[in-house]
Amino acid sequence: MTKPKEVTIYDLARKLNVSIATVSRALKDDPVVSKKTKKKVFDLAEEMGYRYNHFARNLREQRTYTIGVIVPRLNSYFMSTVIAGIESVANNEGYTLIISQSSESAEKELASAKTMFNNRVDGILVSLAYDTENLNHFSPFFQKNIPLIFFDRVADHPECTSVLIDNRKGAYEATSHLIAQGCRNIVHITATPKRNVYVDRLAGYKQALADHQLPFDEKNVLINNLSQEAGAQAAGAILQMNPLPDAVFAANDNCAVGCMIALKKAGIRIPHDMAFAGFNNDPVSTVIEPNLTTINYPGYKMGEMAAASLINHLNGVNSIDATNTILLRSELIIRASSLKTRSDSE
Amino acid sequence: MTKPKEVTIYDLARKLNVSIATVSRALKDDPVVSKKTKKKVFDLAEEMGYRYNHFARNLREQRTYTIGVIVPRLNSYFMSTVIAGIESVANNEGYTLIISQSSESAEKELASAKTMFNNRVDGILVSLAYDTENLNHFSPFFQKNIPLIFFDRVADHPECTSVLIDNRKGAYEATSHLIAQGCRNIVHITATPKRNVYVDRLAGYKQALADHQLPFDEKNVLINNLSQEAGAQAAGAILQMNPLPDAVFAANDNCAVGCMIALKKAGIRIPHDMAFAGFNNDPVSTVIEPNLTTINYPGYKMGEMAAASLINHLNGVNSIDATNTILLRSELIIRASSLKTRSDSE
DNA sequence: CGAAACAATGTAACCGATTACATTGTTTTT
DNA sequence: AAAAACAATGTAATCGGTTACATTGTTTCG
Repeated sequence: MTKPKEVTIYDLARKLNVSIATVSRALKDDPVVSKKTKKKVFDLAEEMGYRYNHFARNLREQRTYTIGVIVPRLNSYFMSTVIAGIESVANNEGYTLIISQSSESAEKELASAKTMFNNRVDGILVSLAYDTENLNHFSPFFQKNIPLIFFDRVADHPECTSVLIDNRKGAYEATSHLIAQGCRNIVHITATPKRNVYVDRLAGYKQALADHQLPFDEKNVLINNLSQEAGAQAAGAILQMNPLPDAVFAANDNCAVGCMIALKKAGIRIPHDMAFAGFNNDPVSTVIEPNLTTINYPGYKMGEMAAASLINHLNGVNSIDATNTILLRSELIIRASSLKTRSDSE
Repeated sequence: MTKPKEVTIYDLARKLNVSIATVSRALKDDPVVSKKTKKKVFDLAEEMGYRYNHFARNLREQRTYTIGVIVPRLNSYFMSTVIAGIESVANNEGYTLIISQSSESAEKELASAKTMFNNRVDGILVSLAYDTENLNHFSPFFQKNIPLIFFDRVADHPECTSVLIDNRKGAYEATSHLIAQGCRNIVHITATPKRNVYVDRLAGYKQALADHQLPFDEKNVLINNLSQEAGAQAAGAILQMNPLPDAVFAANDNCAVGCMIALKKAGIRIPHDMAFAGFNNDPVSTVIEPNLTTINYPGYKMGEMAAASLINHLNGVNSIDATNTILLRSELIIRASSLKTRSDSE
C-alpha cells in the first residue's frame, strides 16, 4: 500500500558523489565516461534497485519508442502470426507495442487510431478493417510526419509503405491450378471489394479464366465476410446453382472449410464433384478432409518486414520514401481438395 | 522531416491570457473552473490541435495507465480470444495494453517481465509459460506492490488473484463421459505437470477413473507439448500399446486433432475403435471428422474478468485481497468423436 | 458597512531524465 | 615550461504536465 520512493539518477549521483550528468551518461554506456565510473554506477544502480524512467526520457526526447499496431482481429491464425513477427523485431530494437483490434469496424479503427495518436506512438502499423472507406482518421499521423506502414490489407497513399504478397498472382495460380485439373465452372467466394486483397484475388481469378478462354460470370462471385459460418451459407447458395459449379476458390481457408463441411453434408464429393482451393494456409487446411489446397501466406515474415521497415524509417535509415511496396513470396500448396485426376483413381 | 512544435498548455494559457493551472484544470473538467473559461480552453485546444501529453502526466503522477499482458503465445484461438476480452475492458477504462509473448519459454517470460517492469505498467496479467519453475522474476512487482493477476495458467501466490476454470471438473466430466460411453482403457495426453491446468486435468481424469472403479495406469498418461505435431507423435505411441486403448482424452483440441488424423491414417475408426475428447472448444474441433467432443472454455469472458479485476484493484475498489480465485463456468460439449453408441448405428 | 465565505484563478515546486556548454585535470607537443 | 589537446566530469536549462497553497474578486449576512 505504501509507495516506496523510486530510485532516480539523483540518488545514484548523490551516493557516488558525482553529477547526474555523469550518471545519465554512464547508464547509456556513453564512451565519454571512464570505465571505472561506469562500473561504480552500474553496481550501485543494481544494488539500489534503480529502474530507468522512460517517461522522463520520452518527455525530453519527444519520442516514445512505442509502435502502434491496428489489426482487424487478433483471433485469427494469420494475424497472430504476423504479430509474433512484429513483436520479435520490435522487442529486439527496444520498442514496445500497443496492439488494438478494430473488430473489422471502421468506427473502432478510428477510435484506435485516435488512441494511438494520443499515446504518441513513434510509428504505426495498420491492416485495414473490412468497411474502412477512407484514410481520414490517419491524417493526423501524416500531418505530424508519423510513419504509417500498411500490411496485408493495405491502401494506396503517397506517404505509406505497404507490405503484402502478390494476391493477384496467388489467386491466378490457384485458379489456373483448378482449371488444369479440368474445372470449367469455378465459383469464387470473396469479401468486400473495399479491400485490396479481395480486389486483387478477384482480378487474379478473372485473369486466369480469361487466359484459358473461360467465360467470366458475375453470378459465380459470392461476396461475404469469409467467416466459417459465411462459408456454410455460401454452400447453400452454391447448391442452388444450375448447373452446379465444378470448383470453388475461396479467398480464405476458414470460409472454404465452412463451405466444404456444408457441401459434404449435402452429399457433394470433394474433389470429385467439386474441387476446392483456399487462401492463407491456415492450420485448419490440414485438418479438413480432404486437405485443402491453398496459398501459403508468410505471416511471420510479413510482421518482421513491416516492423523492420518502420523501425528503419524511425532510425533515419532508408528514410527516402522510395520503398512504396514490399512484396513477399507466396506459393501454391496443392493438397487433395483440388486433385481431381489423382483422387478419381484413389 | 521537420518537427512541428507540439502545442502545450503553456501555448493555450498564453493565448487565452490565463495561467497554465487554469488550463490544466479546465482540460480535466475540474468543477472549480468556470464554464466560460472551460469552453474557451476546449475550443482553443481543438483549434490549435492540442494533444494531451501522457508522459508529462505519468512522470508527475507516477502512474502509466498501462497494463502488461504476458501470454505463452498469441497465435492460438484461445489466447487471442482472451486478449480480445482484456482489450475491450481495458480500452473502456482508458488503459493501454502492452502485450508480449513468452513463446512458452521461462527465459523469455523473464525478459518480458523485466520489460513490463521497466515500462512501469500499473498492473500485469500473466499466463505462465510451459517451463516456468518459479515466480522469482515477478518479485520486483510484489516488492513495489504492483498487482499481478494470473489467468488460465496460474500459480499460487499470497498476493495474486487467479482467474481460471475448474480444470479438474472439466477433465472429470470429459473422462466420465467417455466411461459412460463404455470406454475402459482411456489414454490421457497432457503437458508438463509444472502447470496447474495440466495437473488439474490429470487429477480430474484420475478421479473419474477411481469413481468408476477403473484402474489408473501410469503408462496411459502421455506427456508432450500438446501441439498438433505432438498429437501425431502420440498417435505413434498409442499404436504401440497392447491392447490398444479404447479412448483418448487430450488436454487440448489441437493435440487431439493431430492425434486423430494420424490414427485415422493408420486405420483406426473413431469413435468405433477409439473415442476422443479434447479441451478448449477450439474452432478446429468442428472441422475434424468426426467432430471433437470437448470442454468449452470461456476465453473472452476470462479476459474480461481478469482485466476488470485488475482495474478495480488499481482503482482502489475491492482492494481487499479477499479474492483469491475467480472460477468461470465451463461445460462439456458432446460431439461425434465420443459417441460410441450412436455412431455404431450410423 | 465590514467580516466571513466562497468562487475563480495564479504561483511555483516537482516529476526524472537529456544534453549543450562550461570547467577541471592530465597528457602531449614544441 | 608553457601551450595545446584531450579526457572526464559538472552546471543548468528543458521537456509538459499536476497540485498544494496563495491571491484576488465577489457575494452574503449580521
